[in-house]
Amino acid sequence: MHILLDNRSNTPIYRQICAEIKSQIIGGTLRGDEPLPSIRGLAKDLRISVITTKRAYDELEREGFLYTVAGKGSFVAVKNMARLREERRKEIEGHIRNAVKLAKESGISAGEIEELVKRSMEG
Amino acid sequence: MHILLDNRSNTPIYRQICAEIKSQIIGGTLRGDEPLPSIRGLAKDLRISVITTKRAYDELEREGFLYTVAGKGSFVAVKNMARLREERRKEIEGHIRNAVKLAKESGISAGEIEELVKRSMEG
Amino acid sequence: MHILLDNRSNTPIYRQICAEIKSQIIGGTLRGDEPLPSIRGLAKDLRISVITTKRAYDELEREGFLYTVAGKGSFVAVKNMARLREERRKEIEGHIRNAVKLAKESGISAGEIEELVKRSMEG
Amino acid sequence: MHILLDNRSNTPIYRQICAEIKSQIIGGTLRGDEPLPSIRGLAKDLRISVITTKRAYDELEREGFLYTVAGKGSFVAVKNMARLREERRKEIEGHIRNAVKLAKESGISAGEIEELVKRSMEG
DNA sequence: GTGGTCTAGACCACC
DNA sequence: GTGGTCTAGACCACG
Repeated sequence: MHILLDNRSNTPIYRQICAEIKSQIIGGTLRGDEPLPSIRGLAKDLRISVITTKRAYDELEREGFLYTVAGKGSFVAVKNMARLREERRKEIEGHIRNAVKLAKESGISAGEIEELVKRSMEG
Repeated sequence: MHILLDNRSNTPIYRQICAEIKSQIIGGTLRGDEPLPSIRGLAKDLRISVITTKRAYDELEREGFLYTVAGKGSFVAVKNMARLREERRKEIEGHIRNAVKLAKESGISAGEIEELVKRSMEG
Repeated sequence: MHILLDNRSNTPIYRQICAEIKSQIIGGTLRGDEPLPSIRGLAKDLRISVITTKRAYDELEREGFLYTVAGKGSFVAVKNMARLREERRKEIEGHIRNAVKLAKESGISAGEIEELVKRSMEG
Repeated sequence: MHILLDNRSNTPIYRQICAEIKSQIIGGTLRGDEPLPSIRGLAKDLRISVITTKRAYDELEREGFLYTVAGKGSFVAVKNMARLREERRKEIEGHIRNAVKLAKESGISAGEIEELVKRSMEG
């Protein structure tokens, strides 16, 4: 498992881990019932505290992305892919709504926004 | 000055104030050299501590979006309008980048994104 | 806030705290938007670690029993009382199902079970 | 011997085995002095470690519910039937006490509880 | 004063 | 080896 952490970022480390693992699950890099790195192993790997990795895993478990078997490890939960994508869509919609709200306030046109999206998709 | 604060939000109060004032400046509701509400008056109005409003104003002044005249009050600094717009653009770009990043990961097409943007612009 | 902890119990301390606070909310001892003790205060009061109280509060917040405002404290969330009681009912149903399942296995009659319930209600 | 294990359950595997065997003893499926499956055989059957089945058997033997004859195997100890029944009764009573306690807190009536019991007995 | 985050280090049960 | 729980102690942002 390769995760790039940004210590300077405002988003806490455990959330960065969550986001990365979620992405790998949704993107298909991690498949159902596949074992995840142990919290201790990942902590050592990332040179952070065990508590921080555990916190990330706890959060992911609560959200249904993985399940944990004490004494065995954590595994990717086979989630309803449709529901998963629906959740993602909502998240994306939120980002876009924010962007559009700011744009409207500042008098930026729809065209400019679409331009930004296009460039972002390509880049 | 009408500002709607959300106590439960994760974004701190003083930032909510900053954001709202910036929005009003960039949107033209607040014009150059126009006086802003006094720190104390705003605090009373919003039923929050003076410390908090002061912190918001300090932040805005530090960023050059308002200037304070001792004994007179605070005023909109029009001269940094360009920088404000630029800041907003970066912010918007960030939101869009996030949206596109998530979309790419989950295999959501460019078309769907543009659809979301369109709906958001209209709604 | 008075909570009696049982160190010998198998149920972890943080869960004992959760259960007690839930009970007080459902029972009406704690009312909507009422402030809860600070995590630090409660920890000192119960002579346990701050981390343990925080964990309990985190869990309760996730389940929607309270909301937390950083820098201000935690407050009882006004929950849909009907939904709350429905949740409780499910929980109770689970306990009863377990009891009945065991009873059936051991050839204990329905009458005996109802007898136990009656005695428990009175006692 | 047919035992359904739940890997994801919080109750450890060895306890799940203990509970099932106790159920079969108390329910009459396993009779006095009847031979139990061998530790190794059961482990193979359930696809778990021998250590785990051994632990379950050790626990049951310690509690007096089976006895082991070196080189022959393990057998149901009929003489502790009364204690087993008593243990079960306490367990059942505990579940009911929990249910009633929760019911009282949330103002659920005795009638509703008895209704739940009746339904559970029938279903 | 409040909570949010991260740390190191310990003990336990389970496999 | 694994996770589950609890501990003490630190730094930060916010009001």
